Amino acid sequence: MAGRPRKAEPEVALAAAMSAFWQKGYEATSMSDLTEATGLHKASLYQTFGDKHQLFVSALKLYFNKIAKAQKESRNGEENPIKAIKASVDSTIDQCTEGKGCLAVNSLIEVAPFDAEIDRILKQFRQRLDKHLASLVDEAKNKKLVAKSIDTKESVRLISVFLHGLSANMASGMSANKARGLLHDQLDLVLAPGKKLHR
Amino acid sequence: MAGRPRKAEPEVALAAAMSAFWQKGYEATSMSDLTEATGLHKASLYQTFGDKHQLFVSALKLYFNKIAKAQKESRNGEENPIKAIKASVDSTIDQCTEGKGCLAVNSLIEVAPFDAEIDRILKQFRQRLDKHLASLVDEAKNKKLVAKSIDTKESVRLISVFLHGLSANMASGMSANKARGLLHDQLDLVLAPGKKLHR
DNA sequence: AAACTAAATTACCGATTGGTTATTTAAGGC
DNA sequence: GCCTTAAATAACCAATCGGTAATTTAGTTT
Repeated sequence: MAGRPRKAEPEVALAAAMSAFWQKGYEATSMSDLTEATGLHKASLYQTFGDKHQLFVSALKLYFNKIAKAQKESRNGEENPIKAIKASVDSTIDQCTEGKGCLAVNSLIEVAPFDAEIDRILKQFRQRLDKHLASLVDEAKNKKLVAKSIDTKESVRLISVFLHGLSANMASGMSANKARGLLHDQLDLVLAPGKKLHR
Repeated sequence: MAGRPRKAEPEVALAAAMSAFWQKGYEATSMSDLTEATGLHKASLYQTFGDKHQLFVSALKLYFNKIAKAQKESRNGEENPIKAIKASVDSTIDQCTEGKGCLAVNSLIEVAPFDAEIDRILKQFRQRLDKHLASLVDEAKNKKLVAKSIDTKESVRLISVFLHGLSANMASGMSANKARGLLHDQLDLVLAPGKKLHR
C-alpha cells in the first residue's frame, strides 16, 4: 500500500517555491531555482505539482491564504472599526517584505497581462480583500466613526490603489515603517478628510 | 569615410526596443523578440547598443525623456498651478497604456531589486518627477490656492505612491479614464482636504 | 575602378531553459 | 523474504537563451 516516504510534506515544498517566485518573479525563477529552494529534484516537482505554471498557481493560492489569514487575525477582538481597518491594512504591509514587495502586486504587473488564469485569480483575490475593507468601513459609518457622506466603494478603492503603490515602493527598498506611516496618512485623508496629518 | 548606410536611425530602433521591453518586461523579452521589434538583426543590435542590459538601460532613458517631455509640455501656458498639477499627473497617466502600465514602475518591481544600476536610474528619475510636482505645489501655496499648512514633500509622496498604484492597476486592465478619475479624487484629498469628492 | 569603411547578415557557440523517461531506493502488506 | 507501491534520482531531450566571429553588402572617397 505505501511506497517510499517523502522527504518533505508538499506544503513545505510549496511554501519554499512560493518564496522563490516572490523573490525573483515568475519568469526569472528557473526550475533549477525551484529545486534548490524546495530541496526536491526536478522530476519530483513535476510529479507533485505539475509543470511550472501549475506550481506557480498553487504558490499564489498559498500566498492568498497567508494574507487572508493574517487579515482576519489582525482584528483580534478590536471593537473600534477604525482601528480594525488600520490593523487590517497594516497586516497587508507586514506581509510585504522590503525588497520583495507583495507577490500579488508583482504578479499583477509581470504575469497577469499575458495569463488569463493568473489574471482571474488575482482579480478575485483583490475583490475579497476590498470587500473585507468595505465591510469595516460600513461598520465605521454605522457606529458614526466615519461620516455617512463617505462613499464606501470609492474610499476602499483609494486605499487599495495606494496599497498597490506601497507594494511597488517596498519592492525597491522602501521600509515597512515608512510605508505604514504613509498608509496611515492616506487612511486619515480618505476616512477623516480635513483632519490634520500627524506630522 | 562612410560605409554602408544603416536601414534605420538608432533612435527608431531604440524606440521599438523600448516598446518591446514595455510590453513583456525585461526577462521575458528575448533577443529574438528585440530583432523582430526593431527589424535589425541580432549582431547589429549588439554592435549598435551593446548587450541586452545596455540596450535596456538606453530604452529606459528614452522612456524617461518621453515622460519628462510630456510632463513639461503639459503645462502649456496654464497659469493656475492647481490645474498645472492636474495636467502634469494626467500626462503621466496618459503615458501609461492600458495593459502595459508604466515602464518605470514595471521595472521598479521586476528588475530594480536585482540590478543596482537600474535601481539608481529609476530612483533618480522618480526624484526628478517628484521635485517638479513639489515646485508646482509650492507655487500653489504661494498663490494661496493651497493651504500653507500642507506639507509639500508629504503631499507629493502621497500623490506619487498613488501614481505607482495606478500604474500597477493599468498594467492589469484598468482604463485610463478610471485611473484619471481616481487620481483627481486623490489630488483633491491631498491638496484640498475636506473638499467633497466629486461623485 | 580600386581602396576603404561601416552596416547587414549568416553561421555558429556553449550554456541553460522547461520538460520527460527510465531507473533506483525505501517503505508497508502478505 | 518477496511483491507492491510510491517517492527520489539520474540521465536525457529538443529548443531556446544571450552572445560572438567571420563574411557579405553597399555605400563614400580618391
